[in-house]
Amino acid sequence: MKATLKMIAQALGVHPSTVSRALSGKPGVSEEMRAKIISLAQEMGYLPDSRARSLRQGHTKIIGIVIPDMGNPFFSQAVSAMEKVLFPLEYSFFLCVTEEDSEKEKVLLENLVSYKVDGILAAPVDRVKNTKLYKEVQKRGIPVIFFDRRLVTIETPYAVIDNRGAVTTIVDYLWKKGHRTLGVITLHRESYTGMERLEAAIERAKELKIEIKPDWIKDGMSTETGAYKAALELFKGSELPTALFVCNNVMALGVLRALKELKVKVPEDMSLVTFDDSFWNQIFEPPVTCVAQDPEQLGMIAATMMLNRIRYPEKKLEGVVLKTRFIERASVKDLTKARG
Amino acid sequence: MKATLKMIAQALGVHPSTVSRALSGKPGVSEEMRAKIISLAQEMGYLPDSRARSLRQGHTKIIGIVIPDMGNPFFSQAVSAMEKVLFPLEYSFFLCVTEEDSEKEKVLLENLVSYKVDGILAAPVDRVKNTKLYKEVQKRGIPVIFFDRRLVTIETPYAVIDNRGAVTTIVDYLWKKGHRTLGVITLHRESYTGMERLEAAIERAKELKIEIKPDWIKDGMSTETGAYKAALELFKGSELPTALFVCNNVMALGVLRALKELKVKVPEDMSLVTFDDSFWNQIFEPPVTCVAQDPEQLGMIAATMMLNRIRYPEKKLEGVVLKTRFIERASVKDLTKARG
DNA sequence: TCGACCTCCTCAAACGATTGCATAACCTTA
DNA sequence: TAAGGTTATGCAATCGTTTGAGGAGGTCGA
Repeated sequence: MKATLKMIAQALGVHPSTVSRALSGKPGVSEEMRAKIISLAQEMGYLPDSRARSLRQGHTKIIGIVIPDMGNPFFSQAVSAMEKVLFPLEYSFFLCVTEEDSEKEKVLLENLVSYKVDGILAAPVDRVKNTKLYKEVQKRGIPVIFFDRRLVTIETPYAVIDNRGAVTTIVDYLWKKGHRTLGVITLHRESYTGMERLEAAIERAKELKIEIKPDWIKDGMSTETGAYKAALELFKGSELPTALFVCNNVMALGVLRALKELKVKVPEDMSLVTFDDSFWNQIFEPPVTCVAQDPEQLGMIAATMMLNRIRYPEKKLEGVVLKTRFIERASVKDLTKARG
Repeated sequence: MKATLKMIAQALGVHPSTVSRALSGKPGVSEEMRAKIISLAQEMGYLPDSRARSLRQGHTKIIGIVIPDMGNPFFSQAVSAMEKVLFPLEYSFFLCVTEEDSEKEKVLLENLVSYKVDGILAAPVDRVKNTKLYKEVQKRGIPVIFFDRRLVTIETPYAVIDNRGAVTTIVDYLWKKGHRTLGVITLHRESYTGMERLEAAIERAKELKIEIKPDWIKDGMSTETGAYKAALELFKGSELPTALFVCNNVMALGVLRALKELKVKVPEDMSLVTFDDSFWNQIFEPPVTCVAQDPEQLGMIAATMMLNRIRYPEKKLEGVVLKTRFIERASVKDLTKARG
């Protein structure tokens, strides 16, 4: 049924501590006895109880990972990359999906603390909201590393991308192509990335005298469905921008769906630029121009930072900001040519 | 920093057991004392240690979830649905991603046993390979429910879809549209779904005298990239089928990418039917005909089965087979019209 | 006044593993 | 052969919580 150290010990007439030493390869056990113990343990299907072990040893070898959405390939790829770094070192993972809900995030974080994870890799929901909680977590000695998003109110190592730079590139590109009006389908606004991307777009547009009417900014809620609805809503307006900036990959899907339904042609009737490069950007007709980030690199870096944090808790870690890559495809109309 | 029962007890000059009873709402503590304890616990930020608690209580309130790929929206939606059922009941989740690797699956399952999860919801990698392991898990008293895929060698409750029925519908449809040759981009072949879908296609094709040349069956490895390569490979052949059946959603993406690259027009040059309906099926031009399954229903049912299993371990649970829905779009050419 | 019965609390033993220290046995070696 | 060293094992505490058993003190009724 289930085997414990004690049972193995009893069966062989030795003390549990001997069994423990034998199985964990520690010295102080005769080779003969060790062999007997190992073989019996095998036979009985012994697996140590991680709870008991970690209770005694003071670490769990579990890393908590907090993401807002696991259907988003960006996050699934980042998580995958983290696993690739940490799994070989025998770490396990507690994956927590907040669904952009700060309250749920709170419950999940408390769980992680309760289970005494060795560290937390998080893309927090809100750029400020759970500050106190995250601080608490750290005070309890659990290292936290932010990735993709971060809390702006707290000094913690992070790995994010250069959102402002990326958005500036996009707006500049649109300007060069002759666009003087712009709509934005935003992420969940209170998130770090949501705020950065929207603000940067507004800022750069202002500098270049590109108009962004308030009606042209619609909340896509970071989801396919949210963006679909937001796009439909936008197109109800009497006046439309010539280009649309969609703040992430799954929302791009939603916008494309809405445009198709409305029979709006890209790029003839509406130009499109999105954040993130997912497979569907390539197969859509026309292929979608975008800013690509590398989720795997992001995940790897964040995981590596975590390892450093665990090994050298005292060492100060700098935040990392990754560059993005602009990919020009065919979803933006060149208005300069069109005009003459 | 971190607070334990003992510390609270010491601070108030009472015994830890009193604190435990006070905080867990058990009788035998004066209301006055209880209030003092609760307020101090709050102040010290006390959170119980789940490991210690579960060690004593004999259950963890953690469910292990085993899936092959978290980038696949089918699985992310199923998992999401499971959470919706179990999270309100205060269950947490250990999400394990096998990446179609039986060896990794083994390590992950051993971890789950080691952490003493209360149950395991699994979409196993191989239809037979880890039979012994899954049996072991059950013998240890951990209930297992399979979803999407199952082991055919073991009697365990499961929730799957009617793969054979779905594939038969597809092949019949193609036949009606005049197709007499067919190619298949398969899942990971050793998986339950991989085997079922391929076998059913071959079987029905034979009955209807639709030809499937061995060269027309390519292994897509269940991934976008795998399917992309498989499709390129298929098109290197001198003779081609008139239609292609792609065994899941992410592979559809890969095939579409390959076709686009090869400038093969759908459905003019090649007809296409896929399993699963994801958003991109709708936005592709032409929209893709497919068989849709409902991952959320599947997840909900599996999670509910798990709850029953935990509550009434003795009660026998029947396997559930869900029906699928055929969605006709525009990716299949009507050869009967073309000819006549 | 004495037993019966609360109420509120303490005690101590679990759960399953790890680990510093003690001890017994054996082996060297001068 | 006795001192000193090495090796194998046992002992007991510990991690943080829960929980059955038990005890001290009070109230109440007969």
